Amino acid sequence: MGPFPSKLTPCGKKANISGKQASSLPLGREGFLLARRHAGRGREAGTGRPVIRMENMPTAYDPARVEEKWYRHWEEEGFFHATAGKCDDPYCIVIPPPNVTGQLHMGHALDNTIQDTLVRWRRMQGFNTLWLPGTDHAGIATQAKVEESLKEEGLSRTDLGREEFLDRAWAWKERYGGRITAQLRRLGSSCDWQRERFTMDEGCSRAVREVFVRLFERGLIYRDYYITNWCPHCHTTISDIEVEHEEAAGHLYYVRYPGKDGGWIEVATTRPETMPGDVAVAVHPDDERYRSLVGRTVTLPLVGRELPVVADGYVDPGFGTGAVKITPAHDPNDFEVGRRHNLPQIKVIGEDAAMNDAAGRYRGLDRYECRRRIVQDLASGGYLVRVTDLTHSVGRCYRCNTVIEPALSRQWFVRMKPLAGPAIEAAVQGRVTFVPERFTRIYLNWMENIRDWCISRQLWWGHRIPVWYCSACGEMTVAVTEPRRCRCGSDSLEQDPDVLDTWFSSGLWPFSTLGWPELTPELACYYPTSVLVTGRDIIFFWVARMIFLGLAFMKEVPFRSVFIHGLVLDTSGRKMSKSLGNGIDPIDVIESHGADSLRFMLLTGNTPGNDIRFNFERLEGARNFANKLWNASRFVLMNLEGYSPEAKTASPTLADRWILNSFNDTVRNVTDSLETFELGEAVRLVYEFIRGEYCDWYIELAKPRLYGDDPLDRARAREVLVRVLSGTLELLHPFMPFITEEIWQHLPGAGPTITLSPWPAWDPSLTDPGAGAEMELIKEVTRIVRHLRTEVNVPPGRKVNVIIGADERPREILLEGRPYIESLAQAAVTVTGLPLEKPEQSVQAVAGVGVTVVLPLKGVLDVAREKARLALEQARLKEDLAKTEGKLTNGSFLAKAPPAVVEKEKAKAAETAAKLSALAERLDLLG
RNA sequence: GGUGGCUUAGCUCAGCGGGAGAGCGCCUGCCUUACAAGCAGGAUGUCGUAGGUUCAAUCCCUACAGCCACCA
Repeated sequence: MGPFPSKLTPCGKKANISGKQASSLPLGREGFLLARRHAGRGREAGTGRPVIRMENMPTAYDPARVEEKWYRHWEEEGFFHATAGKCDDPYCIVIPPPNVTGQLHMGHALDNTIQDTLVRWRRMQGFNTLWLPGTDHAGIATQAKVEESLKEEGLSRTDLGREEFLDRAWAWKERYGGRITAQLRRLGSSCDWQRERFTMDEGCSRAVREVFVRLFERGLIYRDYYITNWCPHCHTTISDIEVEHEEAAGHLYYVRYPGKDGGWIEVATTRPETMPGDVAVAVHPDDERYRSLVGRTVTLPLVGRELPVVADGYVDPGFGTGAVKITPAHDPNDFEVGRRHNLPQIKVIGEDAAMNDAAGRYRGLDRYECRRRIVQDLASGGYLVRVTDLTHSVGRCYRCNTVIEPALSRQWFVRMKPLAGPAIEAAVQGRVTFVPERFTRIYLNWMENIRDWCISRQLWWGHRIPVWYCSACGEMTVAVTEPRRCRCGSDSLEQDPDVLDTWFSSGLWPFSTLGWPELTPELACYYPTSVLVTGRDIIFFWVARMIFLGLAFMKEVPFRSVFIHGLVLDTSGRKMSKSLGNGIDPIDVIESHGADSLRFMLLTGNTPGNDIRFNFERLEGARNFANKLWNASRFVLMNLEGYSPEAKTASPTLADRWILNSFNDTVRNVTDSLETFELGEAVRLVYEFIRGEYCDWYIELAKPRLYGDDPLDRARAREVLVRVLSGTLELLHPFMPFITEEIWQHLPGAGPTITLSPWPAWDPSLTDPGAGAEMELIKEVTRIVRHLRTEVNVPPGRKVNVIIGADERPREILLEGRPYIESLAQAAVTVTGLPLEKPEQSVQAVAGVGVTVVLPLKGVLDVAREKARLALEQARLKEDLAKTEGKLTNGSFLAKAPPAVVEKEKAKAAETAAKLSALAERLDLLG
């Protein structure tokens, strides 16, 4: 079976249209040329394409019957595979790699719909387009899932040991790693799956080690003791941006620390459980209240340690008592104070957030239990002065929501200042641009205040830090490949047990996936990539890091543009989250309404960077639109019996010229909108063209011609119907890939796939603004007739007599358009000159300048009602006229406004005045 | 505390200096041979408040109010 039913292809012609036929097409069509270009590629054009037979096209569109088979076909045919060989006009997007064991959520759906739209559009435009897919190993998340499954067997990761645990983790990855990529396919994502990557595959892992070693050698990676954010649940340190701060209700405890030489100093703290780790009390140097105490010694209650009182500018004299206890091992600010004053660091809280040996008699207690005990003990010892309520900021782990324990530990860090400099410069100079532009400031703000990045994680799943310690000499070796022995000659080397932050490897994604550190053709062709598409929530986590790492290793930004989108919120405007249980599964949506509908819904009515609220009504609207398009296409196809592209045709009618002009405008506007990332606007334009012009007007206008007895005019109508439908499907394809391919494949002369069909080009030969204006008049008159019909309750089935009086110029248009109006408004139309001889029993209305529409009524006319209607209209017009004349009598308006605007106002005034006088006449006649 | 965003029809939202729009909902009438997931007609707005710039402001500027987000 051919690509379309045999009854559409007389003479047994298939898609392998010859050049002669293509050039003999009345209005030309780029698609035929493409068909030729692809004719010799892969299987023979027209074979094996899973098109629904037209006889079987149901009246309701069923995405389930269409979507999956097309995706399979596209992938099998390799339509999305890019070759770096001859690389002119590259266009490349690297996917934000989703968690390999995760599943698709609405955020992914939006993010990938946007990317796919851009990629499909550019591919059709003829760019050498690569959308490079892949997944992320997501250290903590994946490890947690594997540990969870172990728990069901009653095992922990330490029971297994590192190697066996990693085997299990890889098995887990193998088992679930395909889920999200399969889901991306269901969405329609036109990724080059032959180039799929994984952050822990061999190439990416090599890149990670190279980068680590080179940064280390450049002095940009170091290991140090520092306060970091310890998650007692995930059992690892996390970076600053992985901590989420939230306001929490707590208490402020006022505690007296007795002076060694009598008296006392009262400190205020929110965390009394850290008291065993106190090493000093600090006050502000300018604080008169405490000036005499600076340099003295106080005794730590319950513990008995002697603490110096130090002066430090960090202390806020206005907070609490103006005196604070200093615990350098458990608070970042105290850590800094401790460094400035050479204070010891005493760690009193351990891995599980339980008090350790250094906490003395509180050893073993959970930190919150310890807080209760210490407060109790302070109270009974007479140290506790008072407790007040205080809302303060608490840091929580972004993954598990556990309260972070700031703790002193030895970690690996990336020195950020030198890396941030070029990254700032690149944005300032515009070598990388953010869309919308406002995100530039957010990015710059963060970059300018950046702090060193803690990259070591106390996990097993991830890239192990490529550093080996020698137990013989104590030196460390930093190397890409595992060293056999230390420089000292010893072979007792042990690799650092930690792994790197997952974002460290995803930061290399735009070049590691293209083959770096090898200088591959892909790297040469596609780097820098064109655009990165991502949510605003990971600008810091990922975008910023790719930029500085790209600059550091490729000497150039990783992408030219960053297109930031908002979040998909639930129907009541809340963020979708697991804990709220308000998430909507995109796969459910795809199954019920189709991927095309989901995509359409996510893109329409949205402006770049803004959040979008999920809306079931709009989803239904999208499905209805797909159905509308399906049926319009079905109508066209049903009327193509005996169609032949090379048939002789009559010359184009007004309607033909109008729809082609309008289509041509749409091509330009849609393309312009896509160029500026206005995807919502672009898809809206296609929608309005299809519904508002093609379906509502052009198809209706074509009907009489299709059923009429002029074969040449019928051929012309068919030709334009097919041509505009085909081009419109191409315009819509990036947004709704499945339905457009299915329908497009039915059209005569379709090539192998719409995915590689050329993007419609604006064609100057189609511009015909005159046809546009003329059709506007015809549409307006049609609407007036329809309106008058309902005013006087003429049932839709019954024909109505209409007299249109018009001045000479509009009269010509209306004479040409008379059949249109007659068929669109179910009317018998007489076009005549002005003034009209008006039948007494009639309703009437005025269209543009010098056009009056009259419905003669044989029956009884409700004169009062008609007068009321006209009076209302009159009042409205008078208001308009006053406004317009106000402008036209304003000297500065005439002097300063652009002439075109003045002309427009003048025309408007004339039109309104003409309408008013016709109305007055009519009212007069009615008495 | 700092920064940014939002405030337009009953609801959800477009609208980027010259006549207030869409979808859904609502009212009326229709199974008109592509589509009732449809067709035709209709109603609905001090464009958050107060100033300013401009011949002209929903749009630009300032302040304020309310909501939201991010950073500290």
